[in-house]
Amino acid sequence: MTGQVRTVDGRVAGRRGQATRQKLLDCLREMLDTSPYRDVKVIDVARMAGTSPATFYQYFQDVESAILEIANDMAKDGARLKALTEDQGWTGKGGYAAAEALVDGFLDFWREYEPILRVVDLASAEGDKRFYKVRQSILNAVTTGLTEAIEEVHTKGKSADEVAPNAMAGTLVAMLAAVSGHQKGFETWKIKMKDVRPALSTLVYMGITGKKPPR
Amino acid sequence: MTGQVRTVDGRVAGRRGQATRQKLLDCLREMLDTSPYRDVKVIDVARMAGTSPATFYQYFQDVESAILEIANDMAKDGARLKALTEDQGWTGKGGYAAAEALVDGFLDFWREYEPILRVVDLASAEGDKRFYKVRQSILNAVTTGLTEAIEEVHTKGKSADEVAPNAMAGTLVAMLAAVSGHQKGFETWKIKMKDVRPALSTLVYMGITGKKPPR
DNA sequence: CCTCCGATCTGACTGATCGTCAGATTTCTG
DNA sequence: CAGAAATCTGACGATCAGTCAGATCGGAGG
Repeated sequence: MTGQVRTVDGRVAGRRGQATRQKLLDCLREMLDTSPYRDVKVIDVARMAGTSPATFYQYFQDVESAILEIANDMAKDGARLKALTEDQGWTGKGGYAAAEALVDGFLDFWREYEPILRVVDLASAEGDKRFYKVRQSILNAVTTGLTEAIEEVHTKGKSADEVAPNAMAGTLVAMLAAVSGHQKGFETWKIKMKDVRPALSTLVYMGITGKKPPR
Repeated sequence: MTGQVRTVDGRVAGRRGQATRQKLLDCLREMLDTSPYRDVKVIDVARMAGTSPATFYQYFQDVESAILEIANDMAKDGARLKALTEDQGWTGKGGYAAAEALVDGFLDFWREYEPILRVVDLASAEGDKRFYKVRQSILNAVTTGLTEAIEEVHTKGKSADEVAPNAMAGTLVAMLAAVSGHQKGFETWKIKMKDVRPALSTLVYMGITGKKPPR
């Protein structure tokens, strides 16, 4: 469906074109690893890729569009997060283990894509719809997964739902994303990530089941 | 102690100078309300303030330094968040009310300073120590307040602490900050903020006490 | 009211980046 | 190998960053 890689002026890119395009994306991603987002310049990316700035503009509207491209790839990989919410029993010891797995999934995912996710976060908070959509496609999948889990727990136990399941799910997902995005920050505090993991897992478990996790 | 407002080259600014400086800060803040961080140009800020770019550089090293200035003012106001964690009983109905107050405090604070907080978040995640320090001074105050609350609950109840109090506190604070920073995002989903508030309050309450909130 | 001096502001400049285009170069096709 | 298509780039006008010497302002003192 989407397959065709195109240049800015609409032509379909051939073998060589796709290679340079990819090289530019790789260099951009490396650049974002080391430089502040605000300081990433097209000219630097081009230099690093051994091409001219004009070539960059042949494949991307601007820096943002290129980052969006990387973000879209990332979003595809985000499917692995949704998988962690499916076909799980969320009660008892197994439920806590599922929560732990979800937490680790988030921590790993954010570690891998940290710089990109930072930009996605900023841009979508600033109201850029394209980035917002990417963020959606990652987080919303997880949120709906968790929403279903909570609804299931609610119907099995008779407990009337004091809190809207989708709000609880959204909140938990936001929490996971936030903590995952500040792992370095936590470490620089006197808070160890090995202590944070159980805190997250506990909150996820409690948020879903309303109960304290089994010891 | 800090009082003296100085120009970049070290002179103490007089009445007129302080006024211009403040006007530049105001315009910068307004600019951040409407433009993406990456697109904020010194020249635009200067134009909006009715002065020349050279004047801007008389008072600020660069755009970041100016934003840092705004962020520092914000951090002072952040004291009101810490206040919400103090002198509270965190158990029973009063505890849930305290959790609600804390949640509302965060939501309000973020609504007020949203664009600045976005930049602070990005810059500190990117490793800028000056911004990291600002973020710290706001969140760490709350975190230590909550840590003490959790420790108190733990010692009053005999419950051995399964989760490190500071990790739990840090996680809750990160959650509050994240959700507060994405209020618009939630609304754009099918999730209503009026449902999110109780979800947050419930999680805060459960995180501190380990129990379900009273109805 | 005028003069003078320090505080403040700015025009103008250099250098860097943006974003574009026509033309050069490379690769593919037959 | 010629011709065409794809790809790349040098060069350019426009914009912005950041600097500096000199112009302007506002108040103190006469």
